[in-house]
Amino acid sequence: MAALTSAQALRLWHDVALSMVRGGESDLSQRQISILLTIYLEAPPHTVRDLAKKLGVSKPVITRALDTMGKLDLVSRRRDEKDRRNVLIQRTVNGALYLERLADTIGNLSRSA
Amino acid sequence: MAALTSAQALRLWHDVALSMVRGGESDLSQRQISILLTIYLEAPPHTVRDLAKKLGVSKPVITRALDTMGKLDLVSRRRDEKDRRNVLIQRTVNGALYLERLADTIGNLSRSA
DNA sequence: CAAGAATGATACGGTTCCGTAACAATAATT
DNA sequence: AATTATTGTTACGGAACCGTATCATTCTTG
Repeated sequence: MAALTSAQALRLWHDVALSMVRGGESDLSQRQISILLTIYLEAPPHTVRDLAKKLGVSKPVITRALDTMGKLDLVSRRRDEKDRRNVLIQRTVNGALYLERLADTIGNLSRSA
Repeated sequence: MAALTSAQALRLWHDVALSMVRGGESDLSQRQISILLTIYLEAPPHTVRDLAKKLGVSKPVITRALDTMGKLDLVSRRRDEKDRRNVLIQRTVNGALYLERLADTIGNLSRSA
């Protein structure tokens, strides 16, 4: 990927963040976005424990974020039948659409920067 | 600037968001980051009213964000002597350092993506 | 099968943010 | 000078999130 200069990097981040704030669709926190992107970009399966470790936060942080994003239909949860202690976090159509829009926003703004 | 594909855009956003969460320095919200970057990237003067309009949020949102980021010494406020109703929002050394680190993070991750 | 370990959820008190409405200070208008 | 407009802040009740500790369920181990 093409490298970004510092000025380009900040300008891009500014434009995207502003676009997200102005759009005001769901207003996810930085942590929530990290979780969402991890679920969609990294290979499954995803468990609460794995996500907590990956983000360097406690498990309740993940549980709460999943509660919130579950209400927004951005992710869903399912029990692991192989080991019923685990909860498998899964993608949703709505979540995929959300990230598709985010990717478009970043892509477009990176073009016009 | 080089355009990003959708996959590259999401990957970059993921990596940077994750880096910010894991670093866990200040944990600014999306809104706060937008305000901070606007102050540092766009031409002064910046007032509460202008920022509120630019972000499409109410004035108390800006006031509160400035309170928080003021405590963190990322921005400072000063009365406008020409029109003492206005408050001029100003940059700080610490805020500049914070954004410099953010720019480096984005730049480095854009290189290794 | 009983004891321990592992997983995710919940409880709790505290902090922060929200949106709306009211407010004090200052400037502009009549 | 009195009224109106503008600016930023504060007040308020409510919602969301935090970190820590505890809990219920399930699996593993002795």
